[in-house]
Amino acid sequence: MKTISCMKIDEQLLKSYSAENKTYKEREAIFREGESPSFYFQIIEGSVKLNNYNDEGKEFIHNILGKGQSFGDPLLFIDKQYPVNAVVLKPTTLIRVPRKNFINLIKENPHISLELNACLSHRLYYQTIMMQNMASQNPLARIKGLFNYLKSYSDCEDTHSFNIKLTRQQIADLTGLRVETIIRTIKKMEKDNLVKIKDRKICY
DNA sequence: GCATTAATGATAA
DNA sequence: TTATCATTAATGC
Repeated sequence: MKTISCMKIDEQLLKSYSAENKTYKEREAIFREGESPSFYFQIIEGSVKLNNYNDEGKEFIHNILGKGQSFGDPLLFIDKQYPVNAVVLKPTTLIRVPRKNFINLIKENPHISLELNACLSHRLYYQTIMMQNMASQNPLARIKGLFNYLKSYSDCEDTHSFNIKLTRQQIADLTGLRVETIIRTIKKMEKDNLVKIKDRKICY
C-alpha cells in the first residue's frame, strides 16, 4: 500500500511565504523546552533529535529526524510551549517559516493541509505503537519496536537490509535502556539472525 | 594524542 | 535479568 505519510512541503512554496534557511552546528539547540513555538521547521540536510532530561539527569530521546522531515509543527496549532528540546546532531541546514505565514500557507493551500493531516496522523499512529513497545519489560521487544518504527518512518527503504544510522548510545536513549544492555541484546539478535552487523553498523 | 564508540567482565539490586 | 561501574579495544579526527 502506498501511504505518502510524511511528504515534505515544497521549498519554493515555503519561500513564497517568507521562509528562510538557517544552518546550525553540531550540539546547537534549535529550540528549548518551555519556549513558545513560532516557526515551522523542515530539515534540508542533517539530523535533529528531540529530547528531555529526567530528574536524575538521564537523557531520553523522543525522536531523531532526518532530511526532509519536519518537526515542531503540531505545536503551531495550539497554545502550548515546547515539551522537548530540539538539538542538532550534525551540521544541519533547515528551512523555517514564521507561524503566522505558515497558518496562511495552510489556509491557502488545502492540499498541503490534507498532507499535513496525513503526516500528523501517521506520526500519532506510530507513536502509539512505540508507546506499547516501550512499555514492555523485555529489552528485545523495545529494540525491535524501535527498529520497526524507524524502518517505517524513514523513506521506506529496501525491505531486507535497513541500515540503522544510530549509535548504540542513541538507541539506549531512545529506549530508556542502558548501552550495555543494547550491545548485549543486539549481539543476541545477530545470533538469532534478527539483525546483521557489518562494520559495527546494524542492519535490520 | 584525544575523544568517541563499542565491547566485556564483575557485582549489586 | 538488567543496571551500574570499571576497564579496554577500536575508530576517527
